Amino acid sequence: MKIMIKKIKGTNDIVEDAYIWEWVENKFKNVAKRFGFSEIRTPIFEATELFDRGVGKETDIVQKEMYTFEDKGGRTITLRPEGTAPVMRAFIEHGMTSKGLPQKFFYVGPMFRYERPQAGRLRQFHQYGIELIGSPLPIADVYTILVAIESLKAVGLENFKLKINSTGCEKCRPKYREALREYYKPLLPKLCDDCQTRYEKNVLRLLDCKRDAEYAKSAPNILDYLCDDCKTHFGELKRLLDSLGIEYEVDPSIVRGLDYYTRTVFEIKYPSLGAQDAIIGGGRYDNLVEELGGAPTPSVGFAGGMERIILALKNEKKIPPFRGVDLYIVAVGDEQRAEVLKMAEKLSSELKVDVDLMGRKIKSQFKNASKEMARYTLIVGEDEVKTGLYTLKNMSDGTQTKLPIDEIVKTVKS
RNA sequence: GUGGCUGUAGCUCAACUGGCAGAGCGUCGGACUGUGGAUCCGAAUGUUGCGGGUUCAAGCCCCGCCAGCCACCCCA
Repeated sequence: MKIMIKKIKGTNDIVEDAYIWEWVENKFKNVAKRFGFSEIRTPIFEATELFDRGVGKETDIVQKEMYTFEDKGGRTITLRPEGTAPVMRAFIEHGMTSKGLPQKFFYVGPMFRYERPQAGRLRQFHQYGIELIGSPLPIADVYTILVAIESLKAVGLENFKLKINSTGCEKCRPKYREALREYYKPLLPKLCDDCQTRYEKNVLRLLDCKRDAEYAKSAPNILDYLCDDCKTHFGELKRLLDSLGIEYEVDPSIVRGLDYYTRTVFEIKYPSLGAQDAIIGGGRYDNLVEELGGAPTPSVGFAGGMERIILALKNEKKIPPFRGVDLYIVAVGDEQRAEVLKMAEKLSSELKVDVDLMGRKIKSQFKNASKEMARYTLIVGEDEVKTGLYTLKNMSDGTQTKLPIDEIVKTVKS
């Protein structure tokens, strides 16, 4: 026996669930299209520099989670760890500003992060998301949040919670950072090791440490430090959400781990998933395009985790049952095999069909049809070939009728 | 990257204080030679995750590795 080759840690083969993925993806794509977004497909690898600059050198993603390698031409390549930076790179590269703003894109595809896998967290995982490029207005934030929520509703998900926050802009954030530093300074000796380094590297993250959550409660609130423009923006965002009847909770502790966020950040959580309970994350990134070498282009977007959403759907038992082929064509004897093939060729233009390819006897063909969840079987025997009247059997109630070939499609489709 | 738990047939799991690797489900076939999802009968399938060690003897004990789960970290 040859040595077994197994899948790479943190990757998954999607087999029985493939139809669920197809179903979920189609729902999402349709929602995005209904809100005027069009698809963009970017490469799954990019120049490493894109993520260094886009996502931020100080982030965990860039510091320890990227799949980076050198290709044969000596270029430094990274498998994309997230979808926004590549979309913005494409936006700039194709001079899309000249096509008029805003530009609205959606995407679905694999992302890669080198992390310790666990339920709801993989090294190759899949995200769908949208980017609304070019509008600085709160209405764009709300539109984005609306699409996020509609996408979850479209697959029937219910028990999720929207949390929003504002992280301010380059004007107000430094003041807030300073205030946080001051607040935490005397507490520093009591903080956990991670928080010691966070204090130096990124004070904002002290807020979502679970061990030192106590201190975070009475820490200064970002919302008290927002500049007038950010305050107005956040107020308008809330007002619009209210007018749409979208429920939310303002949670000053959500500080997204990507450096490019400005002002609005939001998260949709599905609490019963356990530690990995964020199913959608997003926000505004007003400086990213500029950071990547384009003209200032304020934008907003979100990304949702396919694996996590499917876990949530399984939890709510909201997944439609598997549908097999419409018609399984049964050969009564080996003499009818050729006829069955001909029927399959003809009927497959209108219906999903299947036939036995294992030389099974009639009884086993029925068993097989049943196992594959075929809705109907079509029996092709000596009589049928002679008379041109085929026996159509409804597999859910067992009833049979004799029909000429052109009636079969009609009956099965009805 | 850190800590804890786990790994036996395709799946779920048995196998005493080390002593011949088993069951159910599923698969395939038959009972029923033109009819499935019920029942009964039969059959096939394992280097016990991988590699080493201790022992007369290891699925079980020890070490290393790999993988999965859980928590941390972080995030979708």
